[in-house]
Amino acid sequence: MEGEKNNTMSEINKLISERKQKLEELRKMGVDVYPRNFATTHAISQIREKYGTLKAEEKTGETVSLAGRIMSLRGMGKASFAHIKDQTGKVQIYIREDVLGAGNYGIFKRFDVGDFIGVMGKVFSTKTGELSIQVEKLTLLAKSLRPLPEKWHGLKDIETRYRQRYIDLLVNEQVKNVFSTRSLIIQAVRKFLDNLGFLEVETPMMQSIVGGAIAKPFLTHHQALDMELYLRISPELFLKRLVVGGLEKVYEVNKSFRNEGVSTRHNPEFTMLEVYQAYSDYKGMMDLCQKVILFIAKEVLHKEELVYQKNKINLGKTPWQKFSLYELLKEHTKIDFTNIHGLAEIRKVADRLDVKYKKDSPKHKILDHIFEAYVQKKLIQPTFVLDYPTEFSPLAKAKKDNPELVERFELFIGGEELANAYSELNDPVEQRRRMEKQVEDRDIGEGREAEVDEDYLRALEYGLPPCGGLGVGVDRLVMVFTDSKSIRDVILFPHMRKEAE
RNA sequence: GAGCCGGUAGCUCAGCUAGGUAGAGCAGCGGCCUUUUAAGCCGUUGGUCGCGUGUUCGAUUCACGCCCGGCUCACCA
Repeated sequence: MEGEKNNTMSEINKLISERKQKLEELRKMGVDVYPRNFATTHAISQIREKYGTLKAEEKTGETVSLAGRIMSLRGMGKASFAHIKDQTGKVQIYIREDVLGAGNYGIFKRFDVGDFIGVMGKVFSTKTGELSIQVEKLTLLAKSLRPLPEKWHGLKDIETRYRQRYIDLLVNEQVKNVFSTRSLIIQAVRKFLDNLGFLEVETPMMQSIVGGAIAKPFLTHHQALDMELYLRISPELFLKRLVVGGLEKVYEVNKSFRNEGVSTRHNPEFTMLEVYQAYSDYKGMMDLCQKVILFIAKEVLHKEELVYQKNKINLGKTPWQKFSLYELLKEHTKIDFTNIHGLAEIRKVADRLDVKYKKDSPKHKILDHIFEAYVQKKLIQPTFVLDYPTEFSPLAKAKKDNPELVERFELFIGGEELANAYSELNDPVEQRRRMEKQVEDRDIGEGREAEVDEDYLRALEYGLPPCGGLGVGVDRLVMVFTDSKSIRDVILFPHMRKEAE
């Protein structure tokens, strides 16, 4: 029964069954089709560095061994060329029957594009000047059963690229660059903060109370404890608890999860950097924010200019420009919002500006919609936006001279919101008042009610020193640094619905 | 969640306007070929045309529903 089933499966696709047949033939010829290991002397890039200057038809006496995946095959009877690829690059190999012997050449004839092989041979340059390996010994390292996408057009189908990222990485060279850049950016962040004495920490992703942002959470369940938990929407409240505990400079780079719609700039799980520094404030965070991004530019791009979606962005012109929210709104809508107070009034303005809002949207939300529609996309050069309304920022400290505004900024680059920071509210009485108010009209979905985080308030009662906090959307930062239009292009395995059977 | 666009061979794409049992290139397979590189030349296999229902003598093509994806919008960062 099992055998029959497998047999039908293998006949689904002729190309796969042909490869399986070659695999069986190789086994019969005594070849281990999935051997244990292979010792190499060089990565392909090292061969290129060492011998890149060979002249056409020049031969070296040096024998090298390397391993990689066959990416192309060109057979010409008793000789063949192929390209093999490892993580560092590609190199051509040249295989001759008279060197290998008829038996081994017969084994090679059963290799396919996609197979992993080990190669031992001498480095030389062909008459067209291509660096190549004259193969003396070939070892199959793993047989591939599925055909790779075609060499010329490659893999274009977006759905397949995201679902089968392993193939995308293999055949679309730029994709690997995006993700190595992502890795370099995160490394640079750590290097920068570690050097300043920040401590990297990890706080719970499974939380029993939702806090630190206003998004809807994912709900999950702990079986043994029979307890409901949320996946965190932000690490903020835990990081500030650590500052209460005397960890004066902490940061975390990790995932948060928000149960909202997906789009080119939203993935349900995304990576945030959050930084907290005792005795600092939003101005200190502004300085830190600018410095860390410039450090990334230096480490990753080795320059201070970049291009994002055809816009030239100059990070080097410091300090980055600062505008108040109301200044920018006035400039782009010709309306002075400092004089607009009531909900009815701001609705009228939104209607006039043709900005849509929901019936139950509060005033600050409508203001934000207007900002997004009229201002945000124009903030191409690095711009700090200041002076957000207090009702919009429940965890931020109010300005000394104006309790309606908070000490907060958001950073925009290339029209994307990249960072958000404020002077942390550390007055436990005021924080309780704001949290209680927020909890009232908050919908967290799944029929659950929002709760005040009593332990967080207790921590504040013990005393949180003056503190600056900064959050950076790492995925969006990577988008800007790699000129990627969609967040899915900077996340290895972006969220997808389940594939149809 | 709404609107628009898309899903045809392993990959990249035609065909659908005007219904008549599906085509190319590459890959594969067989043959020739010992410096090719989108190798070449000759021959050739390969498709539940995303899934389902309806209309029709007949549906890849028309209609409706569903699934998956993209873009825009909404929610959000």
